[in-house]
Amino acid sequence: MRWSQAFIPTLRDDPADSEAVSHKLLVRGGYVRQLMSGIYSMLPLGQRVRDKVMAIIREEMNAINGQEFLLPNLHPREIWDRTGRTVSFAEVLMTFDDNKGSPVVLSPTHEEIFATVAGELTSYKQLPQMWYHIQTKFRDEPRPKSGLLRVREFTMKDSYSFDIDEAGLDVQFDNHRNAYLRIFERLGITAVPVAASSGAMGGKESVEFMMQSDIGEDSVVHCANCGYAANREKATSAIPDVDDPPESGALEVFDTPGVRTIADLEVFEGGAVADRQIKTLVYVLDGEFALLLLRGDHALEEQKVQDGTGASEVRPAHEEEIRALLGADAGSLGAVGVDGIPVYADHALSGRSSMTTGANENDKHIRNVDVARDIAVTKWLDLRSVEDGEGCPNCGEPLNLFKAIEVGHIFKLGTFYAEPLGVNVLDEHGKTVPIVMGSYGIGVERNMAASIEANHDDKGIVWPLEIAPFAVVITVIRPDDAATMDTAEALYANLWGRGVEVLLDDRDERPGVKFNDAELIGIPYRVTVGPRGIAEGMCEVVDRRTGESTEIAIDSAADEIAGLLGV
RNA sequence: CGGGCUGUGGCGCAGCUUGGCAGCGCGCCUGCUUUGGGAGCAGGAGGUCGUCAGUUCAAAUCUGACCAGCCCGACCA
Repeated sequence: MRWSQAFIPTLRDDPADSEAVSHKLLVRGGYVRQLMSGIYSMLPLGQRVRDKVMAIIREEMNAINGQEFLLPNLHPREIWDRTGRTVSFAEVLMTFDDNKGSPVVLSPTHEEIFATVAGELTSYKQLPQMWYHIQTKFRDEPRPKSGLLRVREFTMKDSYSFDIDEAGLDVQFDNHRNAYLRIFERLGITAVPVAASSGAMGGKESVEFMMQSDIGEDSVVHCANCGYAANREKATSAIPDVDDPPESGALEVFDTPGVRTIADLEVFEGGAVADRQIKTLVYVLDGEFALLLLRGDHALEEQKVQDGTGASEVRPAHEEEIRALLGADAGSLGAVGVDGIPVYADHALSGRSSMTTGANENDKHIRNVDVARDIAVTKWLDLRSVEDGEGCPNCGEPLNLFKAIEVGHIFKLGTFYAEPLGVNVLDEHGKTVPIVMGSYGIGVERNMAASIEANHDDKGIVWPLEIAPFAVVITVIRPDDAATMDTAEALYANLWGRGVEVLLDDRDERPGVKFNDAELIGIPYRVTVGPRGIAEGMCEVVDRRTGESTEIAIDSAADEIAGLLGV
């Protein structure tokens, strides 16, 4: 491609509405343009990279016996009703009626449709199968952000495995885990597999691939010693026990005027330190009230409420609801003597005595609470959010807490979809059994952006060679000089002849403009051809990543560059 | 959905307080000079000032409604 004829609209200034580095560079480098919130056009450079990312994914999927499909994006809503996901995906599901008045959805993912096709599987002899496609997804995210990292229309490779039993699923799951790690390596992304919550996908076990980044939206805990890693939504930790007096005295209500918070009660005369208080939260779980109890110094992890209780809709109760339910305001709540409302308590409260909590009367608290004696706990759950530096649940060493971008997610679905959709086969005993499924997702554009987050410097993008839109840019210093241009053209033709993707910067621009643009868009190798070098029979090759510059003879330039690229 | 901010040429912004010719930098076009790290001079093109309504002799500027975008939170594979 000749740059003079290419549409590469680079910008000198950062766009005003971007924060994330990858967003700024994708826009400035002429890779993408925004059409509306969370919806982007891929410009030619962006499309080239997208293609390469997809090619890598396709290769790795084919290598683990994947068969490529292309499933539709417009689905009858009825099939989503059957798996209950019209409800669990409600907020992000784009749905409307077609012209005949039939309800349809724009697909946010394809479990239902792949499972439907899998209905044609009839015998265990046909299993295992591994199917995938690379397709557009629509998710009406309430808050798109950070350029391509969180959007409403995007491309995802999603694969689905079909097995006769859990053992087969385990094999496919492992295959994917390994394939994903190879993909991320090729994309220049360091991703850690972590245990995660399955959320709205259904199923049991899931593993997310996390790339550490300050702009990430997830929090991950990781143990450098033993390798334990988990999403904070699911992570646990070892924390030291608190010493309580051996026995609680009699319950005692006492006045606490103006005390509304854990911190207030800590400094209040006759109060209690945070880890000897019980924090009582009122939540609404699928429309029903529930009390959540935590140690005073612990924070609630909402996803754990969902996972532990099976509720799909979880929200804090409103002020008025709390007052009507318990007769007091948040800050004076407690579970002592409460019945008729489910009480979910965090494990850290188990066996605790002489605790202090609210009395369900404003300005009053209760001391000497013995959890086992005084509170009717419906169910003990892990509800607590892990904090940085707490002990690893496996080895006890301090945990690291960091922010991360979710670059891939794989799920063991089990029979979550097969059962409601009736996807069964006959097993070797002639018995009808549901197929055991897995699903495995990786976002194409999100990974493009993540790769930039991980591979850039103050001048621009530093693409890994394998996904760069071009491998080489030939920067012609004086395109109006015939000898220079002829030399550049010859090198350009030679490299293309070897299958090297080359961009020829033949624009009538100052050298500085060309160098800066080449660095901004992140081409791995720049070859500078100018009259000064030609006079000595030399040209210059610069490595984008290291900045290292090498003078090479023009006569052997094509060979040397091909050698650098390994072609 | 709650809170904050912003919509003025392709990009970045000023002008709005106090209503009165729509501006600046970059980019773009033409010409000349220049050319190994974002050139100089000269000439030029390009904007229903987010939309609609209102106030006014007069609205980018004041008022209202709406729309869009960004940030924080909620939410989220």
